[in-house]
Amino acid sequence: MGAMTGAGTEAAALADDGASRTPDRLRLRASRLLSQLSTRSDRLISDGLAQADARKWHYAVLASLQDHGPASQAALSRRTSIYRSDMVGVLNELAERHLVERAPDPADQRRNIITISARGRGQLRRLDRILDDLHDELLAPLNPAERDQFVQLLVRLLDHHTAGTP
Amino acid sequence: MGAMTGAGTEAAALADDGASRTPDRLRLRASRLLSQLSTRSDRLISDGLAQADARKWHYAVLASLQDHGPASQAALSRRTSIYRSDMVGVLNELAERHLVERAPDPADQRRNIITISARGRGQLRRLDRILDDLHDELLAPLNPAERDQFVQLLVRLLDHHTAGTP
DNA sequence: CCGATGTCAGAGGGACTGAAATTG
DNA sequence: CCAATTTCAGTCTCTCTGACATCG
Repeated sequence: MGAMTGAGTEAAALADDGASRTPDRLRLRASRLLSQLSTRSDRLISDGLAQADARKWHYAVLASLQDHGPASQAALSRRTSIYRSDMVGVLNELAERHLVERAPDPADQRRNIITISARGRGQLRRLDRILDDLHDELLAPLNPAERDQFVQLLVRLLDHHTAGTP
Repeated sequence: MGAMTGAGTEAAALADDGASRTPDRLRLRASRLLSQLSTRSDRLISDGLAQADARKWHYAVLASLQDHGPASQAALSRRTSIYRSDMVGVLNELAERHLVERAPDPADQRRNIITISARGRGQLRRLDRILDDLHDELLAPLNPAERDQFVQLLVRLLDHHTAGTP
């Protein structure tokens, strides 16, 4: 077996004086790796999207609208896991740029129906290309099979930890 | 090949109308998975450590002191990738709890030498056990081999993106 | 009356910057 | 004079809470 990643091994559990552990206990903690890599990844993505006057939330909303059709703000919020309270601001930014249209729902006066515009579809194509390149950079050390492996592992972990949070 | 994770496939590059993509473009973006999982992971770890009156930075500093010996604050900062400006506060918290000792370096009056105390070693053992359990929970869906795979992929990615940032 | 919706105001934490004072 | 260290003050972004008015 390779590195110790889970619960303590039997040896460590028996004689754990704090020095008998691998000297890489810090470096190999998945939680630390995850948060550090996530920070780098976020900066990479944010900087890249900034060049297209976009933020990652913009992409999430536009892609969701394109792939699953128009929706209310609350529905969009559930789809993209952006909080309802933050969705307002994101949609303001997208509407300013004429990438989406906000129209009251005639069937339910509480709702707004958000629709992607032609301009929004164009921007989405741009953002997808940019993100493809950025992910190429993010995953540069991995070959295609490893990239899929990585994504699948992330999906399984995230699904496990989001089960029961609809 | 499995999911599309890197740059656009040839098909998508040729006829990318924004609808010809996988409907999972949002769900399978590594950057999104990474940041969402990192958020969950961070909360899991923070909540778990809070029960021992600790935060993740405490663990990083204590483990670094135990594994690599006493150090100045700046050196600790480099070891743990906690910013120098934030290290001050972390060390204040640790010193309040008598887990570390802060003494001026006689050889260089600019430096403080930080040493882990007996109490600090005890706390480190507790935190290591807690973190073992928390990582067991974090990585629950993965078997041991997959956990190692996951950690190794993270290490390779992080190393790649931190090369040239000493 | 209950629940969902859109909106705003703000808390809390994490990553990061800038500058001051001291010392090598 | 420049570089490194400790420290403080403050910015920015993100996640998340709470409350409000409106409407089904």
